[in-house]
Amino acid sequence: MARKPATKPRKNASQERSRLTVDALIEATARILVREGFDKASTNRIAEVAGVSIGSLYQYYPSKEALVAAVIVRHNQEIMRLVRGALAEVASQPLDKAVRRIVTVAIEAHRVDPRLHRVLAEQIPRIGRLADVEVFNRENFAFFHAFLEAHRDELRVTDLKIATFVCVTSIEALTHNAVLHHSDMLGDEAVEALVDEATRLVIGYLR
Amino acid sequence: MARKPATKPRKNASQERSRLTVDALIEATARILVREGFDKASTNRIAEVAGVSIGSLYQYYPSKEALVAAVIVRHNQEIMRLVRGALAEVASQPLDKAVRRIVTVAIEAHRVDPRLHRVLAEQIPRIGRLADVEVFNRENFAFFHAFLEAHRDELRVTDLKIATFVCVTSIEALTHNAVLHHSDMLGDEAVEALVDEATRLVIGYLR
DNA sequence: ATATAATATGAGCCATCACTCATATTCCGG
DNA sequence: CCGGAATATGAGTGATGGCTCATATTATAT
Repeated sequence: MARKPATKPRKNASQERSRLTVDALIEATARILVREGFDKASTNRIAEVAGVSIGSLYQYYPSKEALVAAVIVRHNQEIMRLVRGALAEVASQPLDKAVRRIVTVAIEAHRVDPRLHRVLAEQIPRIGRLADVEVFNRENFAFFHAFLEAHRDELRVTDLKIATFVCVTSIEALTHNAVLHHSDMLGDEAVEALVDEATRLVIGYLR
Repeated sequence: MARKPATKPRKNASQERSRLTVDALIEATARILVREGFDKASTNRIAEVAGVSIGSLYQYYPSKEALVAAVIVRHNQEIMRLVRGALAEVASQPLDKAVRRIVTVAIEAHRVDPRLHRVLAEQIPRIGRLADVEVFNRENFAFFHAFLEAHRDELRVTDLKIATFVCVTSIEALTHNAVLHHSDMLGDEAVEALVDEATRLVIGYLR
């Protein structure tokens, strides 16, 4: 039975001291990813930047991929806190207001740490399968599907699954590209215009 | 003056013999990317698969990135032949027919060599700036902008630039994700459904 | 036929990387 | 205060990768 490259910490840090070490490692990994790029993120360099010996690194993470996966998880958790909160309050709102809010939150999520988000988005194809990005996506997908079901009678849509795919994919792509590849679209008026357009796109499609 | 990593062939192959060498190198790079992944595409391995010495490789390409960039260029050219043809005939058609055709072509483009397209899409963030992917995107963007201008009076859109961004981004994301991440959506009926939905999305937005 | 240019070769240099292990230090319970 | 557990250290090993260069082979022009 072939082992997949492990991505889980080897030890669970039990003392305060080791928790600091682990934090320093994750933080260093994130910093290097943003400031120097994926290729420069060698285990030796990560340990150096974290101010920790290479030996200690391997006490807690079995590979470079495991470190990056940890960074992904931390980043996703941060974003999901944002998103979950906003999506909860939206469940009971009318369709237009709700969609508009969802689009806004999508933009906010991308703005949490755009430079890190960008690097991670680029590396997720390589590392992502090992972290729980799938889960992360499924959660958004499931939420939106439920949302559409609740508004089913207002919709001019046959297949809810396809509709979910269309909406989630479009919103994600628009906000992602706007934030990460068109930094000119980040003025407050530009953002508002984008929200208007994306909302119109989705609403126009749904009914 | 700091040199950027070069991506252009060092020599222009002038004899038939060397053209074959260059072709073999690009072909080998593509094969390895698809079959073994980016990480396995070392210059030594590429030369080996191409049946060419490592020395010859460096006669024509100064780095691994240059080889990948060459593969990207070749792939983009293949796709652009497809796209340009279809887009030309669309210029004079009515809005709905035209959009529908554009979406269809986008799917066809992604189906040219999905596995290669996927690997390249993943690596373009790293290599892309060096190849002319920017140009490639700008061409599509420019075309669609012109297309919208031609139909301006039928549209309920204020800012043509934003509208172009919204449409192009959405169509690209929908077709890309469908082809590359939802291979279940590749049955003929599923594709047709996707075309319907994407067309409805864009048309609904435009007027 | 000969000279010159074009093309091809591959052993091997040097840098870097992931990762180990024997040893040292710190912590914590009793 | 002591002894074992937890944690930290970093020199070193083996593998691999990018790339060069001295040399050999093939083509072309005259």
